[in-house]
Amino acid sequence: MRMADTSMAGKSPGLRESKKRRTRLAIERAALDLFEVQGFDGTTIDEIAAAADISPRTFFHYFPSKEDVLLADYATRLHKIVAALKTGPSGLAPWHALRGAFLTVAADYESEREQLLRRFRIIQSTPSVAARNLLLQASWEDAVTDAVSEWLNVDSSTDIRPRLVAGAALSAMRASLGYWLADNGRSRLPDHITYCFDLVEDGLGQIVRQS
Amino acid sequence: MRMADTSMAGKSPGLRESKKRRTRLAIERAALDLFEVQGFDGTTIDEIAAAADISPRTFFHYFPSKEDVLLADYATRLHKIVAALKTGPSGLAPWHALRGAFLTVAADYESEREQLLRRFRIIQSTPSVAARNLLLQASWEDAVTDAVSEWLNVDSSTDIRPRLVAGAALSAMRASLGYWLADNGRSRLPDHITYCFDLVEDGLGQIVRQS
DNA sequence: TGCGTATAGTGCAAACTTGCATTACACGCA
DNA sequence: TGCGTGTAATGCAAGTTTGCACTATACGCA
Repeated sequence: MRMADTSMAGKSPGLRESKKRRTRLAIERAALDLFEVQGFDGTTIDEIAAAADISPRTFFHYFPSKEDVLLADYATRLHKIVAALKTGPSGLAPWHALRGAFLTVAADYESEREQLLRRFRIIQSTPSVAARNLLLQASWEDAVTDAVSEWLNVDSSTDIRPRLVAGAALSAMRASLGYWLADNGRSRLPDHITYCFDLVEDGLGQIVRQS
Repeated sequence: MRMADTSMAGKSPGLRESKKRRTRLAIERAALDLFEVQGFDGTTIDEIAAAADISPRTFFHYFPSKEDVLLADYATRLHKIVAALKTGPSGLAPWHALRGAFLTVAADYESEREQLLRRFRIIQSTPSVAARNLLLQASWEDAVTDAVSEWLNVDSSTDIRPRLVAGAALSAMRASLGYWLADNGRSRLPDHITYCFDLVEDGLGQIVRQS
């Protein structure tokens, strides 16, 4: 039977796909709500499952862990960075291309500031979530390392530099994000990013040399 | 009430203390052996506890998790870095002091190369251990950030630079370590450290500017 | 030597996580 | 419309991790 094709986002919905999508959103919504009320550790999988109307076992078909409910959407931004790197104007110096890619992501962050701040507060205050977050960032570093190696046309397994560049870029991103979060988003994230990237490009300025 | 510390550091064992030390070593030895034979995930707490002659519950009085058996001793090196930073000749530029501190740790690494290589192989190939490792490194970064702030006489909550410096230093350390591990320790770790630190000091050299 | 206390060790239960087996169901096709 | 197939959902069990309560014991002191 031809289901009412609600002609959503330009693709074939498919009952199965739309159900999955709805279930995923239900889990995310239920979990976030419970986290804010009861805290992350005070919320059990069973409660989330009940609120999302699924079995506890099914939860793990959608998210590898309780932590990932907070980080999954955040993780998809990696693709944006890598995409921004691949499609970026190749006339740029690698470091400036990286800065551009991270500024793109930063713009996203600012546009969803409230959403992200709420999540980040939980992430930062819960060690297990912080750990998972770091694991994600490590995969970011791997991806950026690959992109930089490709750009420089070197092999990252025999040349240490691509990973160092990626690590420095990620450090700049982390430091900027931490600073931005510390003042609850009163400052502008892109400004921090630009500042940090330029500082690294300048060999960390006089900071490094001052005694 | 303080215990009667008889002059020598670690001399007067005390039955209780020596028992604890012996138990801890027994756990570590048993776990490492089992990991090498059966793999990390293939080894259960029950097996480790049986081999170390303790109850499974007691295991967690010595190590917060199975992962930490591999990382605990590795974690104490943080103190060496911070100590090297505090006691380092204050005439040096901060960045060179950092390089010196990391070179000290690198020397330790090389002197126990075989031991560490075996552990690192497990760490790198087991995601849960890698995650715990990253969490440890984050605490390293915090400690280094504090040390640098103190050095520069700035407040790391209002000045973004100490964290950026710490992040860059840790990135240099990570990249060097990864490279050193990749060739099974054929190269010299301190050389990589020096190279990376100098490269950062030079604003990542032409890598950053090349297109 | 014997006693009170602090701490190590243990058992138990709840929650998280995952592999395996089974069931329910959406999809494509005749 | 009905059927076979593949995927989602579920139940179950083992293992990890942690808080709580209880026991055993090493320690310091009289």
